[in-house]
This record gives sequence, C-alpha cells and structure tokens, in this order.
Amino acid sequence: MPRHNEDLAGEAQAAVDQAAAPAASQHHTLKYHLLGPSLTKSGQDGVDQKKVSEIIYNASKGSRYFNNEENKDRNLTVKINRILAKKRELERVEAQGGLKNDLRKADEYIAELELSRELDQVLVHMDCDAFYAAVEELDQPELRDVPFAVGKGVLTTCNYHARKFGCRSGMAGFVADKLCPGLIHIPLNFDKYTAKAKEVRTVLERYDPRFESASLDEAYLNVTAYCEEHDMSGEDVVSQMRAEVFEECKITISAGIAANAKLAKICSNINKPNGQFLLPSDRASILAFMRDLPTRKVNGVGRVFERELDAIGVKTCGDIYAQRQYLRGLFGEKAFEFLMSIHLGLGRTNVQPAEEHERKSVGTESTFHDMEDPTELREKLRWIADELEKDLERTQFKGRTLVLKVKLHSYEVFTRQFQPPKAVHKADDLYNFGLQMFEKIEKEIPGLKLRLMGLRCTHLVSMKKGERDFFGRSRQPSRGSGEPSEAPSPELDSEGWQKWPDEEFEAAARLEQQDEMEELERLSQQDQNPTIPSEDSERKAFEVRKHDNGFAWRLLLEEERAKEEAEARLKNPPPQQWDCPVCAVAQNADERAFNSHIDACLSRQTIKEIVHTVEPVAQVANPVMPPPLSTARRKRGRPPSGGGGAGEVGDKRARKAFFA
Amino acid sequence: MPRHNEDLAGEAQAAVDQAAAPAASQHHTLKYHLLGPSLTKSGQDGVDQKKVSEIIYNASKGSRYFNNEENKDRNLTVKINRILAKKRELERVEAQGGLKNDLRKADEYIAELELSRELDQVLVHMDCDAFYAAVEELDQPELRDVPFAVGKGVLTTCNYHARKFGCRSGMAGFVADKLCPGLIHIPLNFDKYTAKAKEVRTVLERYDPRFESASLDEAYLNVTAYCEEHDMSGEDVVSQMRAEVFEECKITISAGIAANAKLAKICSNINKPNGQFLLPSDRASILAFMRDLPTRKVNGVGRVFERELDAIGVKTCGDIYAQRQYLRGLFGEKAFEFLMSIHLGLGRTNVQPAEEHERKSVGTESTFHDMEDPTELREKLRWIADELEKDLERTQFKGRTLVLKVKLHSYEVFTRQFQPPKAVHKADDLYNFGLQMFEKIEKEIPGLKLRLMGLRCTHLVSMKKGERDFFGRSRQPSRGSGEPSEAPSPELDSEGWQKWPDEEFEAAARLEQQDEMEELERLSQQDQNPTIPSEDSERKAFEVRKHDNGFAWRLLLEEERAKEEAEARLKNPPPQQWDCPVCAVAQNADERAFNSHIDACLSRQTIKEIVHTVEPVAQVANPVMPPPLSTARRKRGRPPSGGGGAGEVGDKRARKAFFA
DNA sequence: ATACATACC
DNA sequence: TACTGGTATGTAT
DNA sequence: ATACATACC
DNA sequence: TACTGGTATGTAT
Repeated sequence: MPRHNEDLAGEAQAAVDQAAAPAASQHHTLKYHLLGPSLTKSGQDGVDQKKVSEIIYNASKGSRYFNNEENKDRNLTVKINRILAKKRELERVEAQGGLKNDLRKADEYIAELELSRELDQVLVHMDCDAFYAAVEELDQPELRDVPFAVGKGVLTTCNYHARKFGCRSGMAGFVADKLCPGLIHIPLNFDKYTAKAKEVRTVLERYDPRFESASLDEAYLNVTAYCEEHDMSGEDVVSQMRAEVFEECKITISAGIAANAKLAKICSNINKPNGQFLLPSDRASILAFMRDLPTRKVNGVGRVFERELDAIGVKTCGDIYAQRQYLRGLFGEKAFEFLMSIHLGLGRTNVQPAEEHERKSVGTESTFHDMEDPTELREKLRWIADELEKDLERTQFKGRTLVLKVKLHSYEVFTRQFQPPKAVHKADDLYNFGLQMFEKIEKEIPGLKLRLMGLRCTHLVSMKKGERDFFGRSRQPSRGSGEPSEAPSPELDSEGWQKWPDEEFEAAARLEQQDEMEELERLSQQDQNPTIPSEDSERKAFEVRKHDNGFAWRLLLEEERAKEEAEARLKNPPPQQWDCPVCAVAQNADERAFNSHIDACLSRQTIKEIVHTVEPVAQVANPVMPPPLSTARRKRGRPPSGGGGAGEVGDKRARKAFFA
Repeated sequence: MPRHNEDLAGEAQAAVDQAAAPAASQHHTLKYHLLGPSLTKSGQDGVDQKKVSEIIYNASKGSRYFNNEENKDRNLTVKINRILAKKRELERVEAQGGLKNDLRKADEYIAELELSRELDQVLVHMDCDAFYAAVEELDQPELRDVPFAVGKGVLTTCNYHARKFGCRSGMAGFVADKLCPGLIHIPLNFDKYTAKAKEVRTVLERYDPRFESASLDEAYLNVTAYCEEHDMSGEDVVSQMRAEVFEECKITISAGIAANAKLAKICSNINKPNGQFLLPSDRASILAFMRDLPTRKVNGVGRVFERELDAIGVKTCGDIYAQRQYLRGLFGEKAFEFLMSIHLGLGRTNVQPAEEHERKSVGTESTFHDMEDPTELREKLRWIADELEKDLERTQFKGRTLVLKVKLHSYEVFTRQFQPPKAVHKADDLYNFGLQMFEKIEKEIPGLKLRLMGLRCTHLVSMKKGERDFFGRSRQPSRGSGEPSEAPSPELDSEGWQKWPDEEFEAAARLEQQDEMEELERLSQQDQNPTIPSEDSERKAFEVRKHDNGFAWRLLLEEERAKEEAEARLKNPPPQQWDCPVCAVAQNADERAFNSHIDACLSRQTIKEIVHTVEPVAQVANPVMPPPLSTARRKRGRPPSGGGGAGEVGDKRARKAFFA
C-alpha cells in the first residue's frame, strides 16, 4: 500500500498512522496546529520552527484551550483516516475498471475551465507590511529597533523584530511573551490605522478607481487600463505605486502582479516585506508556478484542508492533477472545482469596490471570564443585544434569522438559530428571542459555564430608503431593475445576472410565507423612520465600540460608504414610481417589472386568503380597489371576495408552536 | 405577452389566469383535478368527459375531501403564477443578453444525452388488462356483461363496461355509483390475483428470465436475447407471448415494444386493451413520436407537473425543446434532466428482478372514522405499531428513523419523524417513540381530530443473516465485496459500482455517530435471533393482513424472494470469514476489505474514546485484545489506554435532550 | 432550516 | 497570567 | 435532518 | 353514505 506523506511540519504523519494513540509521542500534528494559521502562509525563513513549536506547546499544555485543540486535532485525525479509507475503496473500484467516469468528468471540467482562462488582464494584490505596527512606528520611532506587538490579549500584528522570535498575528499575548521575553505590547489605536489606510487608498485610487479593499491594509487592483494609458508594464506600475505609497504615507507595501486575483494574492506574499513579485501571464509560467506551490499558500486552503490534502499525497498544487478522479468523491463538488481551478492557476479578474458586496450578516460577540451565574449570563446577553442593536441601526438592517452563539469554558462552541415571526433589529427583541434560545441551551447543558456569548442576524432586510425591488424588498438603487432601454447592458458581475432572478424569487416566496402584512408593516416603518443615522451619531457609535479589535475594517468601509451614499442621494433624486393597485406600495416606473409585481401581489393575495379563511370575510374582501390599468393586455381577475370558502381547512401557521 | 395554454381539460386555463378568483366560475382546474389520475393516462375515447367531471364535481361538492382538493388546487394556481412570473423574469433577462449560458448548458446536456442513446435493445412493457376484474370474470363469467368494480370504498379496478361510464381505478365507490348506477361491487380476493399473477409470470420467464415486475400485473422484459435466439422480431415475440398468456392464463394483456423501458411503458397504453404497439427503434421515429406525445402520458408526469408544464406552453414532449433554457431555473436540476430525457425519448434499457431493488422503507397506515378521543387515538397508534412490527418481522428490517403520519379530518396531512437512539422494530418501541411524536402534534394542534394514522420506518437496517459489509452493515450475499480475482467483473448495474463506496461511507459515518456499541448490540441480537420467519408463519401473517388493498404486490414478491433465498442459503454456504481484532465482528475473508474495516474500526475506537473520556478509564481501555495480524505491513498503534485525557471537554451527545 | 467547521484578516 | 471579533461559505443532517 | 408534495399501482 | 395503502423520490427549509 503506497503511503504518501513523507513529512508534514516535521513528522506529523506519524500521528495519522497511529490513529488514536494517546500521549506525547504523536502530538506532532497538534504542535503543528498550535503553530497557528500564519506560519506557512508567509515566508518564515530565519526561524527555528521546531523550537518555536516546542515553546508554544509547553506554554499552552494542560490549559482548557489546549485540551480543546487537542480534541480538534484528534477529530481531524479520525476524519483523515476516513478519507484514506475511502480513497482506498475508490482505488479498489478503479482497479476493477470503475471510476472511468470520474476521470473523464474531471478532464472535461479541466477542459471547460481552460476555456475560461484569461491572460490579458493585469491584476495586483497589495498588502501593507505589518500595517498596524508600521503605523505605530511612525508615531513612536523608538519602537523601530525593538520587538513589539499591537493588540491586547491576542496579537493583532507585530513588527519584524518580534517575528524573528516566532511571534505571529493571532497569537496569544502570553505565548508571545514566552517566545520573545521583553516583548513590548502596544494597545490598538484604531483611528490611526483608519486614517493611514485612507491615505494609502488615495494613492491606490489613481491606479484603479474601482480597486477592491480586501481588508484595511490589503487591496486588489486591476491596472490593465492604467498600464495601457501610460504604456507601462505591470511591474513598473506597481513599483511606482509602491514608491508613491511610501513617499506619501511612509508605509511599505508588498505586492503581487499576475493574470488574476488569486495568483496576485499568492505573489504578494513572495517578496514580503517591501517587495513585489511578477508572475508572467502565460499559461506555461502559471502552470509551472502552481506545480511547486504548496497548497497552503493558496487563499482558501487552511490548516485543516492542507492536512487532508497531504494525507492523500497532495502537497503542491501540481500534485492535484494525479488525484483528480478521487477529489469529488473525497471532498465534494465544491472542493473539487476549487482544487481544479487552483491546479490550473485560474482566478477571477474582476475586482469591485468592497462596498458593492452585499452584506449577509451582522453580529456581535464577546469573550469574558468564565461565567455560570444565570443572572449574570442574562445581563451579558442583554449587553450583547444592545450592542447588536447599535450595529443594526448603523448598518440599517433587520434580520429574519437570529443566531445565538456560546462558547463553553471548555472552548466548545454551540450555536442555535431561530426565525422570529418578523425581522428583528430592536435590542428588546434581540434579547427576548436570544433568551429563549439561551434558556433552551441552559436546559440541554446542565452545568453551563461560558467564556463567550454572541448574537448575529442573518437573512438581512435592508431598512434603507430607495432600496426596493418589485417584490417590495431591498435593492441597491445603483443595481436597480431599471429600464432595460436606458441601461441595455447593466454592470453585471460574473454571476450576478444569473443569480438575481433567483433571489427575486426567494424574496417572493419569503414574503408569501411570511404573511405580507408584516412586509407592509416594515415598509411603513421604513417611512416612519426615514432618518439615516447622521454622520455624527454614526461616528460616535462607532468610536464608542468596544470591539475595535483590529479586524473591524469592514465597519470603516461601510461608514465611508454611508457618507457617499447620502451625498449621492442628494444629487440623484429617486426614480419615478407607480403605486401597485393591490398592495399600494410604490414601484419603479418600469412597465414590465410593474406587471410582474402585480402578478406576485395577486399570488400573495391568494395565499393570504387561504391563510385567513377562518377570519371574518370582511377582513379579506378586496382590501384595495384596483384602479383601471393602462396596459391593454391586462386582464386580471378581481381579487377574490371570499365566496366559496375552504371551510374548516385552516391556517397551518397559526397552529405552529411559536417557540417549541 | 404571448399566452400559451389554449386549453387544458376544456378551458381550465381560465382559472389560472384569474389567479385567486373565488366561486364556481373558475373551478375548471379543480374539476380536472377531481377527474383523478387515470384520466389522461389511458385512452378514454368513448366517454363524455365533460359530463363525467360534472357528476364527480357535484357528488363531491362541499365534502371535506372536496374542500381539501379545492385548497390544493388553489395552492397550485399560486405556484403556477409564481412559475409564470419567474419565467417572465427570465425572458426579460434573456432579452438583455443573459441566459446564453443556460441555453448553451442545455444544448450541451442534450448532446451528452444523445451520446448515451441505445437503439439495439428490445424492451417490452406488458400490462394485464383490468387485471383484478379479469380474474374475477374468470371465476364469475356472469360478470362479463355487466359493469362492476373490484375493491371497497375505493375502486381498485373495474371492468371495461364500467369504464364506459367514467369509472376509474382509484375512484371513490360512491362517486362511481353516481356515474354508473347499479354498478356491482366485488370485494378483493387477493389470493386469486396473486395466483393468477404467478401463472402469468411463468410465461414471462420464458421470454426474459430476468424480467422486472413493476407491479402485480405489470412487467418489463428485455427480449433482445430471445429475439436473437429465435430469430424473431420484437413484434412477433410479443404477439406470441400475449397469445401464450391468454392460452395458459385466460388473461388478456397489452404491451409496448420499444428501444427502452420508458418508451415501452408509454406504448403499452396505446392499444389497450388486448393490443400491442411497436415504436420503431430509430432516432427519427422516436423523436417524431415524442414530438406529439402529451407530457402526461409519460411515467413521472402527474396532474400537477402536467399543469405546470402546460402553463409555460409545454403540452407535448416536443414542446420541451423550445423552453430548454428556462427549465432548470423554473423546475430545478432534476426536473430539467428528466424533461430533456423525455424530450429525446431516452430511457433505461436494463431491467432487473424487482427483488434486487433495495427496500428503503416499511410502513403501515390506516384510515378510520373521524376520531378525537385521546385514548382511542392512542389505541389506534398501538394497533398501527403492532401491525408495523409484523411487517418489520416479515421483512427482517429495523428502522433508524421512525415517521409518524396523521391525516386530519380535514384531509390535511402532517408527518413527524424522529431518530430513536437505536434502530427500532419492536411494537413497544414503535409505539413509545411514535407516541412521543404524536403527543407533540397533539400539543401543536389543539382540537386534533384524525381520519388516518400511520407509522413508517426508514433508514433501514437489515436483520438478515449473512448480509454484512466490512463496516458490519447489511449487504446482499450475492452482491458481496468478494475477491476481485474470483469475480473480475461482477454484475454491476448502471451506477451500482459508483454508488456503493458512498453507501459504505455513510454506513461508516452512521456507525461512528451512532455509538458503535449499539451496533455491536445489534449484531449480537442478530445472532440471538437467527430464525428467518418460517414460510408458514410468514404466509399466515400475510394472509391475516387487513390492508391487502390491491396494491400490496410488493409483499407477494418479497414473500417469494424470501423462499428462494432460504433455498439458496442451503446450497451456497456463507463465505469464509475473519474476526476483526478491534470489534470482534466477523468479516469477509478479503484482505483489502479487512484492512479497510480495521481502519474504520480504529476510527470508531477513537471517537468512542473522545466521547467517553468522562467515564471511568477501565471501561474504555482496550476492550478486545487484538491478536497478531498476519499481514506484514500492519503497523497500527494500540488502542489508546486512556492516558492524557481531554479533561473536561466532554460528550456532546450525552447532553443532547433525548426528546426535546 | 439548523448546526457546525473552516477560513480569512 | 491564561488564546479575539466579524463575516462568508461549505457540508451534513 | 425534517416536512411536505408528487407520483405510481 | 361520504375518497386507500405502501413505497420512492424530489424539493425546500
């Protein structure tokens, strides 16, 4: 039986072979795991990893955190054993002549992907070197020559002196102290980083006005146009950009230049700090580059997937090809597609302002000292709810789903979620619904002792004005369902146009299920509450935040975006609208969309009726008198007046226990 | 806006247009629906459908059954409106240049399907004409000339005299009486039908020993070999077969002959009764045939899907092509593939004995007079549990999942399901777990009044001996994981060999999750209870069944199969086995499979440890002493002896509420 | 839908 | 003295 | 996984 | 007087 896995962070594989063997002998995988996420990612050449991992291991050993990590490591080992067993099974089948199909499908997929390869765009990924540390050094130049770290409890980042000792972003402070005795700790000064990041962005803007912020200190740019206009090579453009950033911001950045965003991201790590790397945009160079690239270097491959891949003999992206017939069966469809695309060195070439990414959740969580007193825990939950309300207010969202997260003192994480009867955003609601979930957990886990609690809203509903599609749901005015004649080929992301009819539909379904009365209520609330929080109050709410932990860059971007939108609203008045004769809600003045809306509205009407047949007839009959429609081909039946009833066949939802 | 849908069972479409309009005017779709499933399916030429539907409508009007049907019809209208709105949306997108991809994908899929077309097999579908009625006529020749029906309450079938009045299989008895005053009702004599069916099958066997029973009176045959061996055309073979059946059984049958099973099935309906139809096996003939074939004629397209398709302008299988770019978005992936394949007239060519189809559920249900007394309802549940126990005993299965079904007096159906801590088959367990679900429903629906209750087991676990894969789970001895060397190309169905590694894995996962102690327990139970029910007791249990309602043919087939298996077991002794050193369960003596099993076992061992760390060490340490293994490359670590514990990180499952 | 794991900064 | 917080996404059930 | 709808005989 | 029972499968949540 061929065994791959010659080594993994030393000789971690021994542990895999020994499956469940206990104590110290096979803690190699665990030690590797404890090294943290940022190890393999960036080059860490001058450091004795063996020694570092030993120190980390000993610093943590025996803690509850450690025990939990140990547990996770054990589970992963089991999972990997299963993958290996399955692989053996697949190989057996293959030996009997099966799997031909998987091989063929993989090859077909590769061929399809190859057709999509783009080599004519110049993509750049830039990354500020040890950003927060660099900013602090500007303020306190005396820090330049000593190892120091930014962030309390957990290192947000540290300078390169500290890195030589093995310190890393994400590392526990006390562990870092063990590695680097005398390490200086600097608290976060979020405002400074924000301001500096803005400075940097003014430079980036010159190279690509539609650059994409991947975080506060990281961005993707498509400099194809810039290169053409200035007749410069990508390499020269980036050199110049880096020089300008340094000149104007006194910050060094690293960058990668390649044919797509994924490659550029990998490349920006190669000559870090203060360097750049160009991957030539020809297929052969790219394939050669990928062939020897460790999987872990790719965005999306973390410690777990790296180990899983290693187990089946895939260390580099080049190794993927030989396993292509197994990958789907072993890791699933999505992972298969992902692996194929990275094997080929493919990636997206379009970048877009982060503000255009639709937000999908808003949440707050907080870690505290072990807590088991029920009253105290409830107070904590209340506080979380208050915090979340502020975030929802600032971002102008409600959530149709509320998720409670708790972390036990043992570091085990549990989540519970629930769909309130209507979308929530008020602290009282957040607390009350959260409490119900919490009390369920309290019952399930008798001696509940927590170290973290969190609330998150998902299935968001926008409260912003002017964002409304023809189902009455939120929509960006910019990406609106406006007249096709005016915008024959609207800006569409790679899948956008395929996707949104579906979303439309989900929205419709949701509305129908959710009883559109709520929706009308929401819409009216929207009008009663037309004030987007003023920039002042918003700013203040933000300043006061406790969880400015260094990764809250999204908030900053949103803040700016809100400002810009407010300005834009002043300039572009909202489009003309028509009122729907059924639901009375204003719709964009687009004939097609308007008709569709009416269809949907009638459907909703029907459902409402079914649902309400037990109620007095007067309440459902013809709520709004539809005015005659101008379009000739309209031949809608009037909304039913509740004649032949469904009798005793009643409302299912009414029966559903509210919170079982 | 182009409106399709010129007509649908008269002018039912009017109702679709009028969405939710109430009373009598738009009950066309409902009337169509009330006509029942068998209307369009078989040719019903000499009948005044309009009059029939009027009678049915009036006979049912106002009943709770009717109200429920009305409701379903309304919901469907809403659903169809939504489909139409979505289609309009897709058309809008298409007009803007989108959807090119969907069109291309559809065409690619068509091309792929076309490659799989097989035209060299001769498939036959045969169907006894009004089977139960025909059998009764043999016994009571005086029935020949009067309209009569078989089955009580609901017609199981009726003779052709009755059909002229509009009577149909599946129709309520009292409705049939309205249509055909004086209709004679004959009770079911299941034994007679079984005996006759067996007679018929002895004839079929001569034409294809591996023919597939699709029901008691229906079968698929692949007569390719027969044609070759006897140098006959398919048509002649079928003529001869039909003649033989008639001669030997005095039963007329109808048949279809075509290139695949799906086409043959359609064709057998064309010259019914006592006729046959050949569809030439060339692509052009098939496409022409499909072009004009109403969708409803295809197995799998029922009343609902027919209406949905009609709404988007698809009446015949030929109409499908023009809509191919919308179908995926409108109906989903599976429906898309289904529609494409029927458009092309494709279908499977392999037939296999029904006994080889793996059973997926076993259940019992029963309708009764409206019942609301909690005690009475519990008695009913108890009775159902007793019945189900018998069925499980007979079929030798346990279920990992138990499903409770209730039908309200309003005909609304609810199901609740639950996974007991271990697979169930005993009436007491079935009742107790069923009761817990029932009581939950009682709480949710205050004035609970039922007309039906049922229990069903899914995720079956076989109790049969000798059926065991290397994960300790059930497996057919015939399809075993035997030595590849002995059986280099074992009998594999079209996807079988692709599928079973997955199943293997699911089994493993299940085991691991389910705590393998249970599994060991199950296996030991298996040995304690080695008696397959004797043919006598089995037969008796079957005879006594109350629900021999005419569709219980599966039971009959299984009965015979059990006999044959018992015989086979006597002839072929079970394969040599090795005992697993970890779990002590016997495994097939196949080296590869045996090693895989050990891997999985070790994994389970690991999980068990994690799960049980809180328990006394003595209980987990090295439960079975692994004997030395003969294979040289084994280098397993010993099962951990519980040294460095996971501390307080405990067993999640132990906390899980048993029945929340 | 729910629960959980992975991943990124 | 003692291991973050916010968000997206994929998978399994 | 759960709940429900569709379909077939 | 008054609309079945058993099973498989697909979809949505």
